[in-house]
Amino acid sequence: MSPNQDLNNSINERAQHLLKVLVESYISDGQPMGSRNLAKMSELEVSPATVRNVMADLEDLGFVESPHTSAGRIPTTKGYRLFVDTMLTVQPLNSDVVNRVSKDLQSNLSMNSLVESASGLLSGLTSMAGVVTLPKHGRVELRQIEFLPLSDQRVLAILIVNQKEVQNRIIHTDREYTPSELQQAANYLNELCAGQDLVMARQKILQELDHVRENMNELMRSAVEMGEKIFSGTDSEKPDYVVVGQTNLMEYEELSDIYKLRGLFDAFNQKREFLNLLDRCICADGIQIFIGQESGHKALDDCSVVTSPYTVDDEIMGVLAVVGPTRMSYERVIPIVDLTAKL
Amino acid sequence: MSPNQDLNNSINERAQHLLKVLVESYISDGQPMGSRNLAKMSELEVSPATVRNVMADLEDLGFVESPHTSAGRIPTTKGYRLFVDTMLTVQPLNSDVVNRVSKDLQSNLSMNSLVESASGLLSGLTSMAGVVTLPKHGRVELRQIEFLPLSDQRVLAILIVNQKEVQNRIIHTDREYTPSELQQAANYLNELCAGQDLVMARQKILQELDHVRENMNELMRSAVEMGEKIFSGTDSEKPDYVVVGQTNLMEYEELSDIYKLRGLFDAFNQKREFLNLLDRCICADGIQIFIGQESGHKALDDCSVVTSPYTVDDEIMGVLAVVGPTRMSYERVIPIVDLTAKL
DNA sequence: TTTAGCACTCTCATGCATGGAGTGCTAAAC
DNA sequence: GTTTAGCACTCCATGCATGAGAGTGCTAAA
Repeated sequence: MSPNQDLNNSINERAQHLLKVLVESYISDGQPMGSRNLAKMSELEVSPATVRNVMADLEDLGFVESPHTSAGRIPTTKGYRLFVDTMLTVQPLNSDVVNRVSKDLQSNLSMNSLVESASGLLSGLTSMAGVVTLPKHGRVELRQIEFLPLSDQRVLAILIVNQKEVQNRIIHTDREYTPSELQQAANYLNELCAGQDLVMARQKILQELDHVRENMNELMRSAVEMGEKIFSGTDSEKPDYVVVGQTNLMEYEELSDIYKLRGLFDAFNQKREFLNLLDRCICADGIQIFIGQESGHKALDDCSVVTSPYTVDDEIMGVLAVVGPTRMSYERVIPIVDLTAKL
Repeated sequence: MSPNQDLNNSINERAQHLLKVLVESYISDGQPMGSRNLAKMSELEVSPATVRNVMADLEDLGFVESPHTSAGRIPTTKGYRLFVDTMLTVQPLNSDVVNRVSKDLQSNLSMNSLVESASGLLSGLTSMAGVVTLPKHGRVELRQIEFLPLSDQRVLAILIVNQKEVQNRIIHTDREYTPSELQQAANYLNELCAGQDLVMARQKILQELDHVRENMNELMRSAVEMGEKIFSGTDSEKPDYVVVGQTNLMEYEELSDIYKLRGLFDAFNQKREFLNLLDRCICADGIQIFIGQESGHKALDDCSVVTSPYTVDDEIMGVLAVVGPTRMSYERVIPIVDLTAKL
């Protein structure tokens, strides 16, 4: 019983090794691999016939399949999964790459350009598509609010949120205000709302509007009204993620079907499905990998997605991802995603 | 001599009519057209043989060509050009469309979303790619500059330029400044630079920095230094245009070659070439049409581009364009571009 | 000037034969 | 019991010939 424990459903060491060689070969050239070649490449001293037997077993277990009767084997989703989970030998990163990444990322000041260049890096280094979600504004804390008078009864409102970020809104008022009036209004609103979430702040303002409609002085009323105007447009704009290098995906034969490609690109543009997927990864601890249909989205059936959340100041801010064909070089992609996420 | 004036290099009415029918047919189904069909469709009472003679003439003149010996004729660039210039019967727009466009465009407040939805409209209505350039900041006039203190020796600089627009920059300073210090610095810079072009303002500041290094008080020096920091990053960010509906282009057979498509998409992404083309249109008066190679850019060889500048408050702000295959339905696209530009 | 007729050309789809690559199975060897 | 060699079989890609279809160009007649 001891030597054939592999007959049940686990697979023995030799079979694993063969699967590993098969996957690696298929990743590098995209061709199904026959028993003869595999026997040679594996550096096990076995004959092609033996390999055939092993492959037949692996096929029964669902790790490999053949595109047609006499065309070697290719890994299935399940095969990739096993490969990724148990026999991946992650390549250490070239130090040039590390330097380049850290240099590129450190030179960015604003959040937006940081996300942009991270996405560009992922795409550039992997020759696939790089995706980075913008920081989630789940909890947008208002720190400060300022007004600047413009001409024509317009006032520029400046919101400083979450320590760093700045948002501008231009609002139209019913009359011109002097700088000092605006200063007072700002003080009032700051007192009312500072340190709160934007949504909360808005509610508070609406309350206030109801509450003191009659018995407040005119200036305060103006202030509250302005506040209302400012916050009403709050959650309309959601630029959610940045994709760079979509066109790289056109290079891969398995995606060169124009319809698949179109589906994929449309998915990127519409964002909904894809965002859904990425959202699910934000709570995951480290790198996550979706192979083929595992993602559950049709457009991604022939793709794999490698994702990792990233943090700023120890707080999870968003997710970055690389999208490529299922036969991407996982051992190369994974450390790249990992590194970029850490910086 | 009178009846055969067409023998030289002009073409007579019948030939024009045949060309028109040919182009229209080719636009609608993309198939080369043979003499037999053309004779029937033209509703001229002539035989296929006669049509053949005419086509031979047109081919000599370079208006049509055949893909191969026995495969009907298709229009050349020159043929499209003649068609567009002299025999286009522009379709009046369905009033539903007009309503939709004006409604969609009027509901936008910010410039950015306006551009976005215009681009979306173009793409949606034509089933091709819609492109709209963002307003040119050729002359960026600084109106006002304000500082807000943040924590950690950081200061938020707010530039108000060109009446409406607001730009933020965060700068790091060598020490903390009090609000009133910042106020003074702002006043000083405003006095120095207000009303000037950003580039000019920067030069002025550099001058000032040299000029009064020793004999100015510490606050002024700080102010000038901050100014320098602000303006040094001035022209780095250029979001130049918005493309919507790239993926629509995948539907057209003549572009379905993956390499052409890739070239096209890359051209959109890199923006350089394409922006070049659009820039040339901004001074043109009305609609301009580039057919095939006329654009002078390789990626666009199999495409036509219909462009029109648009104005806001009687000032030319940018260009909008539709990009599609050369056999696009010009009579439909042209009025759509025209209308959108006018609104 | 226009037309009919005919020979010719080119493409495209189809069928057919061939060789290569690879498998599954069986029986023999270890 | 495991591994191996051998063999028949399947599938695919390729090359080649073939015929149909579409369309042209040319010539001679109307």
